[in-house]
Amino acid sequence: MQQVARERLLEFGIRPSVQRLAIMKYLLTHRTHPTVDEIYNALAPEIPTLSRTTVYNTLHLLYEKGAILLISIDPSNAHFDGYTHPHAHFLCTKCVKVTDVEIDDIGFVERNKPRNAASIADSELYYVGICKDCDKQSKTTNNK
Amino acid sequence: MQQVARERLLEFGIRPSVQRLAIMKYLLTHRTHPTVDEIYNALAPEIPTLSRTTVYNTLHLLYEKGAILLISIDPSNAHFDGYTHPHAHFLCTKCVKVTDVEIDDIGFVERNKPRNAASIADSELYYVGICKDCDKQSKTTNNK
DNA sequence: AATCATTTTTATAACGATTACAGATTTGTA
DNA sequence: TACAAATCTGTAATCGTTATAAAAATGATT
Repeated sequence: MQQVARERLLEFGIRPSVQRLAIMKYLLTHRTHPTVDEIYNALAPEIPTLSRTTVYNTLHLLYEKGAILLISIDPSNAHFDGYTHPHAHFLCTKCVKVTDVEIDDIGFVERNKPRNAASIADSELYYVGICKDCDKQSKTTNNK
Repeated sequence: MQQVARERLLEFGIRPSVQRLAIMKYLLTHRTHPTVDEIYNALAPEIPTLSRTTVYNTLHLLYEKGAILLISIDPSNAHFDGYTHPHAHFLCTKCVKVTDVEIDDIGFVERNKPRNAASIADSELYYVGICKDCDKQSKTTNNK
């Protein structure tokens, strides 16, 4: 997986430093759409000198180069995704988790591109609601 | 239009105060997907006592009740939309303007709802890129 | 109309995610 | 080894948003 991460970086013209490799690898092995803090907290133990700023800078760089996705679904935290194949996302506002939504005909998004666009850098389809797990819990525990 | 704004508020169970009416009316008459500050600056002259906090509170209330849309397309500013019929959005990263994108088969979004969702409160399809106007300008002026 | 409870608005302070910055460190090259 | 460029780091600053508590407005009751 280390090798896959390295290749991904090189593929998008990004020089593979220790920090960049670790962040890219983390995104490839965790399909949880982590936030900056989640990534920082996960990697800090293995890279003790790691700075939060580096995580910000690196994620920004990876996104700019097209190596990862930035998901703006959650107004209070940016989420990131190393799985770049076209798909949609779902945010549960109870557990604040982002999950993947497979789309049968993702070409739909391509076909509906805005007419006044000269170029499209990114597109995103997302849903916001309550997931079944949270819904079930709220019913069994009689919470409001 | 004042009357339309009033009816929209009542329709969603919101008591029509002066401030709420003005904000609702502004969103109905300006299809520009304004930010909090744009709305505040536009209404402050006619409502001198208006507080920015009231704009935040009101927009939050209107969104919670379903009377308006919240667009998370721009990570640095929340945008709002009084046009609640299903449609998509396009953010030009040069001029930082959000425009509407008409979708021929918006039922697509409904059909692809996440399987693990108990309920969906909101969904959004958006595009990010460069609009034709900005693209043209950057070419004629030889800017990079 | 006066009183009182409730709702709404306001101003200020606090919060927190992100960015700016400048110095330190690492890397690549000669 | 020496040097320039790239990268990383820690701190401070920024800025959109939220929390809070007091002030004002509203509505109901007498």
